[in-house]
Amino acid sequence: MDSETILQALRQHGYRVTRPRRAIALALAQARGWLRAEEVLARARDRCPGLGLVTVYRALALFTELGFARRVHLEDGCHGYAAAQPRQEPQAICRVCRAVVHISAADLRPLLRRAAAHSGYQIESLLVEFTGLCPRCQGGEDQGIRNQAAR
Amino acid sequence: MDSETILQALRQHGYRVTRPRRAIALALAQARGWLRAEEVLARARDRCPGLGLVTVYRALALFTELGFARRVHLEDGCHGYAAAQPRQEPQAICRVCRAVVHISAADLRPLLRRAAAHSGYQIESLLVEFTGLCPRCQGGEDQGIRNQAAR
DNA sequence: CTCCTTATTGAAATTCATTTTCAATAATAT
DNA sequence: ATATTATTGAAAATGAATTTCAATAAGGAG
Repeated sequence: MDSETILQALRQHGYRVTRPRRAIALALAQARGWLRAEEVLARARDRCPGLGLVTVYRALALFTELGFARRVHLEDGCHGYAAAQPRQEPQAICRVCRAVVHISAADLRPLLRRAAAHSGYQIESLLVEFTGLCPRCQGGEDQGIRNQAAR
Repeated sequence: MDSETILQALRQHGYRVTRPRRAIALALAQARGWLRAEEVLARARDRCPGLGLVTVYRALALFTELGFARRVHLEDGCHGYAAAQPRQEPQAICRVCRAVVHISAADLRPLLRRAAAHSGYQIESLLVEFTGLCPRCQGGEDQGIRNQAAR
C-alpha cells in the first residue's frame, strides 16, 4: 500500500498534511497486518520522535473516516487498525499473523441483497470480518507467527 | 424468546441456575432489541433486587459463550447484548429501535465459501452485522424510537 | 520569503466500560 | 440437613480511548 494516497486525500478534504500524519500513514501502509494504536505509535516514532499516542488515535480516526484505514474488532473489545482503500469494507483477518485481506464488497453484494430481502431490513452499513488462517499460516501454524511483529 | 431454554442449557453444562442468572436471562429474553449491560441490570433487578453489575457482565459472557446471547458492536467500542440461539451468528440491527434479527448462517454459507475461496483463507469464525432500518422503522423514523426503551 | 490565522499537536488528567479480587452467600449432591 | 464449592456483590483496579488546553507548525496572503 502507498501512504501517499492517503496524504493526497487529506489535502483534498482540506486537512493539513503534517509530520505526525505522514509518519502514521507510513506506519500503517508498511505494516503487514493490523496494528494496535500503541504499535502504530512505536513505528511512527521512527519518523516522528516525540509523537504522542493521542495524535495516533486522532489520525487513525480520521483515516478511518476517509476510508483509508479499517478497524479490526479484537476479542477483548478494543481495536486494531489496518490500511485500507475506500469501499473495501469486508475483510478477512489471519488469527496467527494478523494479515488482513480486503474482500471487495462486490463479491458480497448478491448475498447482501438476499439477506436483506429475507430480513426486510433496509441495510445502511455492514460489519463483516472473517477470522481464520491465511494461506501462509495454514500448514504449521507457527511459521506465520514470525510476521506478528514484522513490518 | 424463552428464557427457560437458556436455563436448561446452564444445567446441561453443569452451571448452577441461580436467581441472578434467571433474572438476567429473563431480562434479555423479554427485551425487544439489544441492551447495554447497565440496562440489563436495571431490568433484571425487578426480579432480583440487589443484583450487581459485575454479575450481569459475568452472566452475559457465559450466555454468549453458550450461544444464547450475542454481542452487538456499538460505535463507541462498547457492547450491547441480545438474546440469541446457538448457530445463528449473523444479525441485522435496527439503528433506530435496536431490534435484532438473526439471519440464519445457512443463507450466508454460499457467500462465505465464495469469499473464502477468493481470499485463500481458511475461515474459522465470522463477525457479520448489518445495520440499517427494520421494516417498522423505515417509514418515518420517529415511530420506532418508542421501542428504544420498550420491553 | 515572512507574517498570520487557525488547524494540529502532546501531556496530563479524565472518562467509562469491563475485569479482578476476595470474603460472604447460596445451589446442588450426599 | 449438611457439606462442598460455584456464584455473587462491593470495592478497587485496569486500560483503551477521549477531553482539555496551552504551545506549535501548516499553508495561504501579501
